[in-house]
Amino acid sequence: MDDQHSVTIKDIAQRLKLSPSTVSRALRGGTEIREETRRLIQEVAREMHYSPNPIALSLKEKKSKIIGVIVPEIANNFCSATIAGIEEVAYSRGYHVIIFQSHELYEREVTSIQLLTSRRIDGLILTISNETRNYDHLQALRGKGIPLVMFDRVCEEIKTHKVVVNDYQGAFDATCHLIREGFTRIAHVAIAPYLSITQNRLKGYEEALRSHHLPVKKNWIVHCDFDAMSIEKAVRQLFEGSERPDAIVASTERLAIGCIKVLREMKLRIPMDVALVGFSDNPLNKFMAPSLTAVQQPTFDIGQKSAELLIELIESKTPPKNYRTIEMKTTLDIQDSSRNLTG
Amino acid sequence: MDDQHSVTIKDIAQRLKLSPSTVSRALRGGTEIREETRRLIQEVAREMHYSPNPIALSLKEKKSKIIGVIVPEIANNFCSATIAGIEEVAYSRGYHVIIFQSHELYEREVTSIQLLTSRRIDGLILTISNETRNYDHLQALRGKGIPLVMFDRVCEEIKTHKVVVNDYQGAFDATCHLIREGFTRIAHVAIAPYLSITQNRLKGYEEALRSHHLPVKKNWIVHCDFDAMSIEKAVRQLFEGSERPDAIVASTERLAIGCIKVLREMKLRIPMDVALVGFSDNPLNKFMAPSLTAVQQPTFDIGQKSAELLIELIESKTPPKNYRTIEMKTTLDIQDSSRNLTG
DNA sequence: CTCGTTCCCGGCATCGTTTGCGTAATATTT
DNA sequence: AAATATTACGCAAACGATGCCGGGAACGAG
Repeated sequence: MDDQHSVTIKDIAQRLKLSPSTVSRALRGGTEIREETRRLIQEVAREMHYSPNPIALSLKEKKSKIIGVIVPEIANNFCSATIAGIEEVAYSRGYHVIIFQSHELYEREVTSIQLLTSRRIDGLILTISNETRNYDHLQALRGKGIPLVMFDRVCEEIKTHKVVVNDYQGAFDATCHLIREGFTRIAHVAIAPYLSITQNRLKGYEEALRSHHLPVKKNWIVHCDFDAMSIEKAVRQLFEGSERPDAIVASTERLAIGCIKVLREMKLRIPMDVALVGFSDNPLNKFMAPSLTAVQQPTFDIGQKSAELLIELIESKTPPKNYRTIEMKTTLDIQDSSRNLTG
Repeated sequence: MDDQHSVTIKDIAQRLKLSPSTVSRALRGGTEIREETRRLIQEVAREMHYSPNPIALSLKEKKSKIIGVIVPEIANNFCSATIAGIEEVAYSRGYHVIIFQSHELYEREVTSIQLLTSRRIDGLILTISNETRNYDHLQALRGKGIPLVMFDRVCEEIKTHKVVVNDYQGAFDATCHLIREGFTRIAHVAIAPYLSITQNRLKGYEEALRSHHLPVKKNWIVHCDFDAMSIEKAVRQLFEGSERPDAIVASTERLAIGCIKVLREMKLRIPMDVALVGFSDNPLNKFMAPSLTAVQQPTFDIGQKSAELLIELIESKTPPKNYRTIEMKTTLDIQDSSRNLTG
């Protein structure tokens, strides 16, 4: 119905019988302009509901003012909370955010990055997929000079700013807590072994055992993917041996939920038969049956910090001397799933 | 470090000593070109890793290939699942998605729309905030000819495609279920009274009572915002009268969770003292204490359908004869929170 | 040999905005 | 009053890509 034609700088110029350049200067705060003319132009601009065309700006400035974010799944509490943090900072600094989901697939991660770069985004924030072992696509990004910030699942090979939590300490604390509660046969269910967070959490778990003179048993450490089948297989495997664990440290929220599901099916009660600690910030944790003890991460802050670092990279003229890795603190939220009720 | 200079059509032209127009024709499949030249150009383009600049395209075509989405909170299961559906369809059709959060604030909704339109998005998908009672900002959007699709919380006043669920039936089914379980004093906790979903769910609740010859008591119907204070006040209010409800139908997931929280504080057991049914698709429902009976909505499908409708609007030359309202089916997932254990 | 046709390709304008440069008009200096 | 300095604006190019138009070359027909 309507013209669909938004008012441009030329429309203003024409109406005032001025040149587009003059209008531009009046609006952009340039100096070579009479104060009277400027006010006139500004007034007319407001009256005509002028708003600058960001696409034209992008073309000229070679800046899209858009940052990309790649996460495994948006419908995941950790991811969406992080994104909320990213968005807050981004919007306050005039950036918009385009989100991609890798669905934990390496292929999707690669194609997402291709799409994102072809979109001429100014920078990228990502946490790699569960499958990702090759970082050529990220290296290519760095090669093209596109600012990058990694969070959560990061990797040594890529030199850039990173935002992580103290995964080691989180797992260490969780395991120590279980030990203090009196559990001694503590298993660990983790995701892909080559991921940074997996390794760090595993180290924390192992170190906690060692520091309490408990043995680290290889068959009490299992890795799995995120599908139900894989989790079920991994958990059942833990209880196949002669010596069954009496507690589990689950490396992520979805794994913790998966454990609950499988343990229920196996008619094992939590925490009476098996205690459980997860990594999770879900506000529903305390309403679960049993309420879930979890290592909590400052998700919103992680997102905020990531966005701040990225925008800093984008807007600095020169590449930074050295890249930083921000490590945030986790807290252990103790609920019922890890209590020793027999004591 | 690098040039940051992505290869353009001119670079190819220069290297081949051809004109940009020829290169463009070769790449865009125009006809006025020799097949030999085309292959040569395509080969060189591939070799030089050429990818068209979408910003330049946008400027010329007046299409950004970006659609905006406004939801109350991304860190909300319903919203993020819907967004997942939107993204799937959008990306498969070559669109990118920019997300805004209204945080249930009318002001934020208005400014988000301003930002979005100044971004020259091709269309918008939104569900209004809990506060929104004035639709001028949406009307303005329609006035500008920007395609719009509403979902979940829609409104009569705006003529456009809409995607909703059968809120009436969902609430009706939920209430009937409670009645069948033997509950007779059923209360309803809802969000803002002027929202479409509130009204429809309320009607379903009331009609279920009436059809079973149960009285509709006004003081068993409470409305509240999403903050903890407001929910607590509303729920406590229900139990102040002489006749206390024995069941609650909560109009949204967050309200259901809020009810659980307050009921716990009040030392009321679910479902023994008060039964509860919510509207929720959270996969954690069945792991909660008690597991939560809920009206489930096909969130992913809602997102998909919304995106399909929007893209249809965007890509059709002429405005449609009539706008459609797609109504999807809800299903009642019966868990423990609504079971009558005394029977 | 000339004219017309067809085939390929280049020139130019365009999208909306910014910016360096040129310049006319005004202001300042001597 | 003349020379210079300053002001305030217009012109044109550029960002990357597209598409209309026009033109040169090759060719066939008369």
